[in-house]
Amino acid sequence: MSMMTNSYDINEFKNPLFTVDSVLFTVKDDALKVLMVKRANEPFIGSWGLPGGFVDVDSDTTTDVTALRKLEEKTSVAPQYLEQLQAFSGIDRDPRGFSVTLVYFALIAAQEVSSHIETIDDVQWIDIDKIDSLSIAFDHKVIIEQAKERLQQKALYSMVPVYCLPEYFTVGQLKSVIETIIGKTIQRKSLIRRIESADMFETSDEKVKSGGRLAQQYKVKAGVDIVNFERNLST
Amino acid sequence: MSMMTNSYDINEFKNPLFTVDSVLFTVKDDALKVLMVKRANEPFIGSWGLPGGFVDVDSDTTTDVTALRKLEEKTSVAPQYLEQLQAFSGIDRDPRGFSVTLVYFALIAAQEVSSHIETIDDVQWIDIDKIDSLSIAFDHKVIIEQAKERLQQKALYSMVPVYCLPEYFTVGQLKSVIETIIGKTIQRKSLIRRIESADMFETSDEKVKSGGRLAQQYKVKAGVDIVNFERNLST
DNA sequence: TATAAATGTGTCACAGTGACACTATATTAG
DNA sequence: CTAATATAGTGTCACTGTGACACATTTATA
Repeated sequence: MSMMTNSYDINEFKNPLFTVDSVLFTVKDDALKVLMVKRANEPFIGSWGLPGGFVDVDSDTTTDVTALRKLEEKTSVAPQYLEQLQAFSGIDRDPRGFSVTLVYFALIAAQEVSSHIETIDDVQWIDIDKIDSLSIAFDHKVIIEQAKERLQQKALYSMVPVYCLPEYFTVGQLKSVIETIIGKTIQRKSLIRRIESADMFETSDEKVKSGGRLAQQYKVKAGVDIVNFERNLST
Repeated sequence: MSMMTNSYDINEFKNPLFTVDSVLFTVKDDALKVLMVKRANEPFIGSWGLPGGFVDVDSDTTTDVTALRKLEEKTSVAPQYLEQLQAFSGIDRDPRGFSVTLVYFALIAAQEVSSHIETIDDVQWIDIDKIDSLSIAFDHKVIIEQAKERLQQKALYSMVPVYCLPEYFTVGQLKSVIETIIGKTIQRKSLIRRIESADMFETSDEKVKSGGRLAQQYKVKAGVDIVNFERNLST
């Protein structure tokens, strides 16, 4: 605490420990899954934790880049959707002292990563309903729960769930993904109305087999943003 | 990068500069205002900046506490509403290097602080429409814009604007505050319907003068949370 | 006493969703 | 070939919450 100078001393304050973590969701086998990594280091060695780590201040231009870099290390691809969730902080959440983790919330189609993941045994899709029965590092259990709630909310008023699907998808697939996320059934008709009014999708010329009548395929138009609706779905 | 040990070295990575800032809004004189502080230190000495600063890792239990502590230093009271907005980060936003600021979004009734603020000339309520014409530190101009958008969104589907009002308020006051925030007029009838269905307010026995018929007073029930509606107001 | 100003109510129109019957088109079993 | 089944897609009415706006109520003021 020097009183000798008015200029800033970068070491005047102890900086908290700062990390970036991501909750990467996908829907696979009719279940909502989270990408988890088996920790190879202390603390919580051997427990499952969220993919993440420290900012590389020499090469990361923003924390978004950090999140993407860490996710790509584990999945080899970039997620289709990424947004900040929230920062979690506290004096007790990390045994090393006051820490802050900036958590991102991401979505990807299971197909995009499955082949890569299956070759590595310390990275796994974990069913969200099985989190409680596992040993989870830090406060990541709470973080995942919050991320899940945010995803469920967003699924009610936006089209984010499409980012859990491959480029081309059908109404039936989207309906199924949404229902898995929110844990309730929705009206196919309501979904179709939204798809049409959102104006963020284009139809494919080819239709695809689905066990019954051929299904129309849709894809997200290039360069469009997620559309938010003014009402929530209910049921 | 020691390969000698598997244990964690806290100095292995350069930690980014980490601060906590708040965008404290109020509605005063029919305008949306933000609390700004004239900077006494480098960088950006003399410019207006958001109230905030470094975490005190020895006494702050979470970053929420940091935000509240810094706000109380400037206003002498706690805001009526506080939530995390978002973290802003980058290699260029602070001349000292890679930095992260965790930004909070807060609301308070102007009456709660005005007397205290008027005695200090380096802390001021600044009209949100006048931000552009001032010299603002860091990327705080962008941050304020984002906070404003979040506030406007929330005003459409929740009752957060009540936190810009004193304990007892009338429908007319709430209507006026909401209209100032979103920049549009709303239907009094729609607002009353929401007040009644939200079940988060109780009526006062006394009514109050308002230039016409006496107005019913409401206050937020103790211990209730903000209610979110399933539709946005439009108009 | 009339007028203005704000509060508060009644009610119809409108839009988006829920519900659900109905049609369309594919596969599969016999 | 036909019927049964499965999924895709449409038509339409009911329901709910908001928008619009006329109307009634209560106060201050000229």
